[in-house]
Amino acid sequence: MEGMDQPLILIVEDEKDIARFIELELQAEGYRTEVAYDGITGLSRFRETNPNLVVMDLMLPVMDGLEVARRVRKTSNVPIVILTAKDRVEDKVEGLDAGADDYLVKPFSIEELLARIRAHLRRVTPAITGEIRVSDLIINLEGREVYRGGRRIEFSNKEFELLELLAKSPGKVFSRFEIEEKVWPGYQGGSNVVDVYIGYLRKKLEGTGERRLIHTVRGVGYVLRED
Amino acid sequence: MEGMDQPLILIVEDEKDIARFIELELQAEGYRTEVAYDGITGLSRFRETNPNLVVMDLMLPVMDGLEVARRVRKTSNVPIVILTAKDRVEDKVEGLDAGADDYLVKPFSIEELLARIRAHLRRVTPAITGEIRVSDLIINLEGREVYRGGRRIEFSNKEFELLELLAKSPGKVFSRFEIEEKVWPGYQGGSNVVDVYIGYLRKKLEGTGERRLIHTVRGVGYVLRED
DNA sequence: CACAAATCTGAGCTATTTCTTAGTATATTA
DNA sequence: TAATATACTAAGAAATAGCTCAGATTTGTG
Repeated sequence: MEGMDQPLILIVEDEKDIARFIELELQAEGYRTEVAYDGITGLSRFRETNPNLVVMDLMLPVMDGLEVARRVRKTSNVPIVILTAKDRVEDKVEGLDAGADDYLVKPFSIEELLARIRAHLRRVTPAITGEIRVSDLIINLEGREVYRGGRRIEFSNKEFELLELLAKSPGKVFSRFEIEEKVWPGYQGGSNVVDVYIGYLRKKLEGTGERRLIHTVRGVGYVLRED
Repeated sequence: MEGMDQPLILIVEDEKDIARFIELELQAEGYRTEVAYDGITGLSRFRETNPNLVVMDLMLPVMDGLEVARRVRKTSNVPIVILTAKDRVEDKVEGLDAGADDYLVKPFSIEELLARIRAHLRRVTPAITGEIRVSDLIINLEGREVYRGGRRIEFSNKEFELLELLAKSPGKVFSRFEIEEKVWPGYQGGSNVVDVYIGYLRKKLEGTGERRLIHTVRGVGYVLRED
């Protein structure tokens, strides 16, 4: 399973100087990169590495960029940015209709390329709907996914419900009683389930040395806050 | 719910001649259109009509185009294409980072605009292509054909309906109840049909050692996501 | 009708989750 | 500092959810 950390970008470009230049710029932005100097190799690299985005020249040795774009599109909807010297409108239309998402004419500004790449990647990364964010914690309610600092964390159902409760009101101190009522409805009491589950959450959320997220308020209860 | 028929495109442009020109061209392509001549009205129209794509000028009366883009982005990830006379690289970067997906400089070619709109819509509305793509899974809704990584897979009727439901909202976790309601309407419950059919789908989709597509969310239900 | 495919049921098995208990650690305060 | 209250952790028992299989039933087709 790739790319929970930084997005991987495949560069397919036969002019080595340009390829190297783009690669260094992308790496400076924190992306991981993969380079190919002809169409066939580009297609193989694509299949091997399953990148998050492709930057590609049109005029490539061995296999034409348009053909590569079409073949990639057969099995994937990865964003494809075409980068070329061909500046006629018909070329642009042809490139876009072949499955490309963007078309930049050389000489291009690297800043613009980077901005366009950001825009495309923004679209691909997880849905922005129904998300809770507190500090570096991201909770996707629809998908029941939790990330902390890019690291994906799995939670059981009860764990997730408890975390959701705390995260929906960050900064609010919840008493054990309040938590029992909401997460364990109909609960008779008599044990320290809440404490135990807070422990489970902490182990998963802060287990790898991250800053504390769930704080104990002695004599009262617990809060989730970035602090 | 929008767009059962043709995609709706919102045009926000204060130069009425240009607005009219774009509108006619888009209509000629079969799109439905909606026009606003200033930023505030654009934002209201957006909220009222929930379009599939927005074409917007940057320099608008009452509210700046960038501001409109940012506000739209707060609640939606509709594609936004910016159309403007500002051609400096910094302007492009600013526009894209404000949430726009594309940036065309006036005077632009209408053919290019149309091609770019096609490219963006292809990504957003399966209705227009009748195709759903998730990871290397391709579902042709009209032909009821499914491919995974180029391999054609046959599904029975019920299997296909279940897959279609999951694939139309990739990343969303469906509860068994939700699935029963939609795929087995009028079902009385009492058995584990859903589990069994998920099993059938998995066998066909992942039977040859491919990466998992349908994930179990214990205590909740199932999700389709590339992961 | 006969046959095949598709649909659905229920039970057994397994792994995970949930919850309790009891002992340990930490904080508070007399 | 000692005594006490409060919070944390580990370990295991019980409950539950999910998977798979075999077979029963229904539907469709020549």
